[in-house]
Amino acid sequence: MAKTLLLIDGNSLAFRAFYAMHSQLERMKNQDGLHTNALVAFNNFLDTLVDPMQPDYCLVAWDAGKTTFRTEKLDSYKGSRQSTPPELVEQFPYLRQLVELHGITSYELPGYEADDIIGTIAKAGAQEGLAVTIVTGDRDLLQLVDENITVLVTKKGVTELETFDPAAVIEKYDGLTAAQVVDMKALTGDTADNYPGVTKIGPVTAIKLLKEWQTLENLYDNVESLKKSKMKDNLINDREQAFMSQDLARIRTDVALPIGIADINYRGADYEGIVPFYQMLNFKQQLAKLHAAGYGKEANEATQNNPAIKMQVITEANLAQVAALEGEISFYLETTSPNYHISEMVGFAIGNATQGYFVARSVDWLLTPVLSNLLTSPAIKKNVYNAKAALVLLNRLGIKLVNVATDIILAAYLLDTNTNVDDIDELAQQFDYYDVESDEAIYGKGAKFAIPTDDDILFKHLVNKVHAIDQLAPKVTAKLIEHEQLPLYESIELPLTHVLAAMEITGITVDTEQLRAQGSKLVERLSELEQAIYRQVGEEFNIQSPKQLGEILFEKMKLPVIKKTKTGYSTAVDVLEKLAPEAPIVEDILQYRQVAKLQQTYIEGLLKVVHSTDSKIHTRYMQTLTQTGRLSSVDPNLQNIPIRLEEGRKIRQAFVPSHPDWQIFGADYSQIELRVLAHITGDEHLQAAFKEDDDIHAATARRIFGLSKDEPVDGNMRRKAKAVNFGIVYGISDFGLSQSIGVSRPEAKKMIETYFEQYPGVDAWLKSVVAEAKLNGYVETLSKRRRYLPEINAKSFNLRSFAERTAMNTPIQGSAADIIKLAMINMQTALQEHGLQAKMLLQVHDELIFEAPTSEIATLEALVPKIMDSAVTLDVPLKVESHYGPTWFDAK
DNA sequence: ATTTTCACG
DNA sequence: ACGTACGTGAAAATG
Repeated sequence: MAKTLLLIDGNSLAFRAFYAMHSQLERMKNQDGLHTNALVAFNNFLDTLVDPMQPDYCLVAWDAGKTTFRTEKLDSYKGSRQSTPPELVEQFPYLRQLVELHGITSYELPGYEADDIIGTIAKAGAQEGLAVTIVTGDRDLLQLVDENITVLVTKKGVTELETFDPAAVIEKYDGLTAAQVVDMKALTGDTADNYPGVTKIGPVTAIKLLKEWQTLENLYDNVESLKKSKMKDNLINDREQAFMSQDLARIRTDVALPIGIADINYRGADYEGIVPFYQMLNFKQQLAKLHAAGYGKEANEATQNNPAIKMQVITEANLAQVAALEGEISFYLETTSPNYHISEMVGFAIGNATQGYFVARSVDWLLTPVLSNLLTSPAIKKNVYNAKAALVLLNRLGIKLVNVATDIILAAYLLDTNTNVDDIDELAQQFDYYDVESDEAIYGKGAKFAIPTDDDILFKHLVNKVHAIDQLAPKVTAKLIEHEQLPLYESIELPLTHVLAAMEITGITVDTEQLRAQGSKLVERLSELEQAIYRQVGEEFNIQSPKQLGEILFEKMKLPVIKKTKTGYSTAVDVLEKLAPEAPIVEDILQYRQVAKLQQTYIEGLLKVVHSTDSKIHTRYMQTLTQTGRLSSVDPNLQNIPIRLEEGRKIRQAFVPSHPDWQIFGADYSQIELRVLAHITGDEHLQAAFKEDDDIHAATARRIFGLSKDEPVDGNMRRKAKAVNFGIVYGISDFGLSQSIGVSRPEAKKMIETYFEQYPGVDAWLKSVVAEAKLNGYVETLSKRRRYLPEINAKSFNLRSFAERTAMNTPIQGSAADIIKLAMINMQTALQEHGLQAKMLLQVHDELIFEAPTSEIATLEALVPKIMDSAVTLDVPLKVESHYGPTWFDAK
């Protein structure tokens, strides 16, 4: 194996690091007021990318100062750059220390930029046979790529990188080699570095010219032979500028450096030495990580064996003390896996800081009257981590958990939907609490997972967890109040947890015979299709491998390449549909894909998760996951059971009531997102359409195509208008719309403009919500559900645009989620109050699925829509439709 | 572990 | 000029 050399563009990454965490700028300071955002992100980069790489040699190159040989050639070089923000400048000296502590040499040279240092060492290293990797945020360095030098360019933040080898450069620049990148810059110039290039030549023209003439020199040698054009004149006039730009763009690879490869050994991170540095910077999370790994123990020993935590192992002798717990307690029940319907329970801890904690391995203790009374008592508040898990687990033991006060994960999710943690330790760290070790540290992971046999280790861990819950509960509650989110928590999310737990526990019955019968038909069909495909191709291959399929279609059969993925040819449906007229085999492949999906995901997949004890599927609804406030469903996902195509829809025939002579009953909101849009935008025309119960897509079509009220709307117009309505909800772009309805981009643009003229309230609201996001850094739903959009002010067009679309979509999708959640809570209450046997089983974003005795159907047909459409009062009516039948398939 | 594809709202 | 529709989960292939 060749030795490895890693070269890092310090300034460029420092800038990226600074802006990656720019939204946190004022929050991230140490005790002395030093900003630490770039330091945190840079440290993250070193930890996650450099340390694991373990290069043999490594260097971080920095720019030495403003004046370089380039500024001597062109006064204005980089002249248009705005000056470095002082909040970043103050971090530079510490960035260098950080680099040194990670065992990496820093280097700079007056008169040269970091690029030139990197270029010189890279070439020298490659010469010596090293495998060279360069990391930068600057695409200019791509000119250095060759078979020995790979360049990684930051894509998002500083930890998501895009890899460029020679082939990737050619791909990126549409056929240009890395060596031609300089000449391209010579022709196009660079606005960021402020050098000119040739007038009116952009990347497209530059690439075309260089493909024809290879080099700038060759192009100019032959410039007279070009046919007469404005471009030819520009080339001739700007000849001098072009060569000057080429000179500026070219990274030097021959700088006389006083250091060499031998001076830049990678020494590896000095974890002991880094502890005081992290302490100075107030890097609590990093310190916690180091501590878990065993570094800097002395400093933190006291917190781990916290003498203030009173704990006892439960025995008959101290049950009386357990019984004396009162007021507010915390409870944690540990499992071996996240699927609480089937996981093993390994122990629990209960108590509070003042009265102490009680811990045990055997959950049989929970069945003793003392403990079950505690859990069931309405007089005692319980704080937990993941209330739904606790509800379901205790239900398995026959215990009803009553009076849950604070669920710290649920609250943390409402405070910031980006809180996607699955352990208490990670959650605790987000609230600056570091006295819980990670589950991985205690239990191991993968094949090494094991519950410690040593009571001392397990019990301490469980007590640390329950104490963390106890400590965090008041903190998260205070934050909820600060965000004005207490009503959201208390009146929606926490009651919903109980409803969801009940739905999951009830489960939905599956007719496994029906599934199996469908499965054998599909298997038969699959083998027919497989044979037909092999016959046509003349060889056998794995149809399910996009790689092999791509080779067959685009290399062997030479079909036109419509779209590429980053790893090869795309063989997605939209591509195959375009190819279908060219080769009959494509239709077979599409069929094969469809049938294989049904068989693998829906027949086999579902059969795997049917509980043998009750022939039911018990999904888990993820309540703290989505960025918008929707639920998601896992193990299995019951929110994506096929419906759009008839073949797939049949899967629903296997979902049946749990008793004979019962029915499956479903009710769904009609156009809930567009109704929410009409409400929050206050748009007069959109509201009028809903108040009159118009066909909303037809109404939109009339407006954007300028038809009168009575003129008929043809199907095509309605289809287009429907796409526009979707687009509005998604955060519209002309490109997206043009793709979805197959019109030209200008045409799509015109449609959007007309839409906004016709619905000015929508236009104004979309603008205002983006402005609000830019100002506050977050958007809110009707129920004050909050989503932070840290990239809303990003410099990258892509990231910023994405955040802008999200700002428009989230209040709409999220408010619709708020509404159905309220409806579910009210529904559960109504079913009880009416003494119905009917059970709510599933939620699929805008619909609810029930099972009920046939005798209750008439009641449900009145009750369910009533509850759903009155969950909230909007400026437009909500509309609900219901259906029922002997299976889910028939409830249509 | 990541990528691609495809199922749903 | 940039390169895109919003939100999910699961299966299989592949690195």
